[in-house]
Amino acid sequence: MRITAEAKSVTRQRILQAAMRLFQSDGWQHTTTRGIAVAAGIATGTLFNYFPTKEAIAAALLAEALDRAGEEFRAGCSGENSLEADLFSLIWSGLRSLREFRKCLGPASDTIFSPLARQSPDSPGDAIRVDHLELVEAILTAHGFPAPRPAVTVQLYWTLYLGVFAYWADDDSPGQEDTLALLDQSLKLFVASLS
Amino acid sequence: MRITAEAKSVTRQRILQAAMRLFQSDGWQHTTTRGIAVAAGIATGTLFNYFPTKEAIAAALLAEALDRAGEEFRAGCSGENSLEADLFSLIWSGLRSLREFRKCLGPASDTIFSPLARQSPDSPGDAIRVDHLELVEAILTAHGFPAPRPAVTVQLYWTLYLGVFAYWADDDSPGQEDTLALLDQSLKLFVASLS
DNA sequence: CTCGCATAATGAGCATGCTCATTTTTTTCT
DNA sequence: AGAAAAAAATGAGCATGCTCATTATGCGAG
Repeated sequence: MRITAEAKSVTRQRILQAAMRLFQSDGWQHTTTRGIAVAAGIATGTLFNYFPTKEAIAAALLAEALDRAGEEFRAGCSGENSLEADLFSLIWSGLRSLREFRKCLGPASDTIFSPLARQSPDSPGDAIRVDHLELVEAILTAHGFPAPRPAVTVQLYWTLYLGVFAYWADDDSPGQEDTLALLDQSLKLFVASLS
Repeated sequence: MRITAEAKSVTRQRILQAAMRLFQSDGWQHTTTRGIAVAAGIATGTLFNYFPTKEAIAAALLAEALDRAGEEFRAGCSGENSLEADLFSLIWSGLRSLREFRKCLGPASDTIFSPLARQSPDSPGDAIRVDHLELVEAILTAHGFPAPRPAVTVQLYWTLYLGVFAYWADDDSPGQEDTLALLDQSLKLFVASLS
């Protein structure tokens, strides 16, 4: 049982690595599930024993990177910054952790994140949203805005976050400075709306 | 040539009507392009002489409805309301005009609207975005916020609009009152951000 | 009326995401 | 170790969005 479990996790990683390589070289649309399977050295059907959909593969890659960024944020969060600064730091480090996917996963992100309001827990990006919102909840609480929070507040935050994310994915300004401006303004608005 | 042109537009309308019926009865995912073609009395291939993609069919339906709502708004816009009220009225009448599609085109809207930031003019929902933003530009100008406007402002508006739209598509509260609350708050924020 | 041409319709066929009955491998039990 | 059971891998095959070479249609010119 242990060997098998290890082997499974190894295969999973091989799939993710192969997918990452192909997404980056061929783009989201041009990468086929058959191609990923071949590159990972498994059969087409086997791929779907590990991930239910093509989107789920991309979502797993994004989730992994965002997870690392989240840990990094938790570690470096000294509790001395303003609410706005904390949110800024969280989001920006998330985007930085995704920079290698910026160009190739734009279209995928639509499908992954897009059910903007939907809570269906079977959507591939659901875990990403939930994890991120949990972090945000914690930050808000730490800055003196205790739960429970109006649903509209959370909704507004997520909308603004997606807007920034989507803009960033296509932002060709040097250093993505346009995204920075949008993020800045979005957070100002959001924080202002809390009062 | 004239008979042909008329026939083409008739066929186009038959396609749209058939698609609307099927989307509403079977939902977006369960409606196939073959099904639409059969219901419209044409061959599969012919369908794609009229619309380049399945999404484009849905987009045409949405655009038609939103267009009607836009005309209605222009007609009833007396110029005596606040900026916030005007925007509210525009958006809400748009949503009302789409109520028959609310349940079935939620998933489609993801794909149609979703390239949030992308300006590629080949996206099916591009015309919808451009038309809507033109109307908004006019309203803003009429209320003393003359163009040119910072890009970030337009971006922010569209993000908030999409957030409201997406929330509405899944809002089961009576009379969609939750959407009303979100719209209200979103517009307050946006208008505040103009100063 | 007929011919030729432009335009539109057609449906077989392709690409690809995904399924599932079958086969292969691994684990467990005696 | 060998048999039975459980788990995993497999790839042929399906569904469906979309393409494209071929066929049909309608129109103006001779």
